[in-house]
Amino acid sequence: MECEGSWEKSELKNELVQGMEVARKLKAELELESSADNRDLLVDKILSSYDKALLILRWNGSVSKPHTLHPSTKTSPPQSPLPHSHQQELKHSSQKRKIISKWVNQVKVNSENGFEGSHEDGYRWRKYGQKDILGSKYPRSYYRCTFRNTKDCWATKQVQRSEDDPNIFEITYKGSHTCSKGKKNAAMSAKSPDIQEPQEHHTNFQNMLTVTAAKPGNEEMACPFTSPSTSSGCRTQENQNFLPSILENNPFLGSLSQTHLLLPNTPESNYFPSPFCANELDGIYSNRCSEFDVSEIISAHTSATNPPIFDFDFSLDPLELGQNFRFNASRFPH
DNA sequence: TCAATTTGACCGTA
DNA sequence: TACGGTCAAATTGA
Repeated sequence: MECEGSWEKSELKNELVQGMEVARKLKAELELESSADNRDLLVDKILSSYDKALLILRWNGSVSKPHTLHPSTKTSPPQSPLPHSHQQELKHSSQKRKIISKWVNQVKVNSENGFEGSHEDGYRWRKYGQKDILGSKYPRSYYRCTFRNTKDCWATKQVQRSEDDPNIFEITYKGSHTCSKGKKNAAMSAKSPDIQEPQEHHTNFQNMLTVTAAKPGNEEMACPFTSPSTSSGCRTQENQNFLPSILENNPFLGSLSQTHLLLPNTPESNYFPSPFCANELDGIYSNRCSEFDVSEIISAHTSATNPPIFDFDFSLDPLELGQNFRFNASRFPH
């Protein structure tokens, strides 16, 4: 498409400017010592903007403009908790499968560092299946949100090792996390059992892992901007080059980046005999997430995930952002 | 004892 | 009908 280039430019511009604007607001909030919630919200916005900007950069030239789900096809996880009639639920599951949002991310694991099996994304996942895939050397693992029953969170993901590069894991996310709403709560109660202090792990992990460019989902790539975006491999080496200038100018973001910009993903215990078991990682990252929803926006890339932070029906939607955002081109270098 | 993982079986889609 | 995705019983581990 011819217009895609300009669309990307404009989106990129929008996102960067948006990030700048919100950062300013945040600064003001910090001076005012406003509520933590407010600040969290602003940080979320900032990160989502940069996230999307990075995503746009990534897409630019390699992949066509991200598809946006038609409202009718944009699905949220089933609203009802576990089915009264499990049979019924099963019946619908295939339909859900069809329309459910889906996106793919690739995570590269650096085995040299001994840490091999994690593609964490801030959510807690429970493995519910593993399958040998036809024509694929490696089995595919299936995970669903640990809080499926307790929080009616129907997010799932599939993890499969790349045949081309065993260090790369392709993670396909399906559905959005409804439990993310509870994340804040988890964050507030900060030290829930699942939550451990993530900080020190972060610094370790970030040195151990690099993340390859995420590729937007092929097939039913949902609305990458609504969340997956937050995911799709924004955290790449290029990104690391891209972000520093932004971060340098923003001590707050800079510090965030220290701990959250480079995080691994989910555990793939089957593949890795690593001492870092799934639970451990889950704890770590849940934690990270809980404490900093914002981190997910970025870390998600490593895992693509995610919409970790955002539900599909929530704010990452470009349109929605646009409504709240006044574009001031004069402040943006053309 | 509880939570997570493993794994064979089942089911729906293509 | 083959294959991918999910279920759920059995197993494992903390």
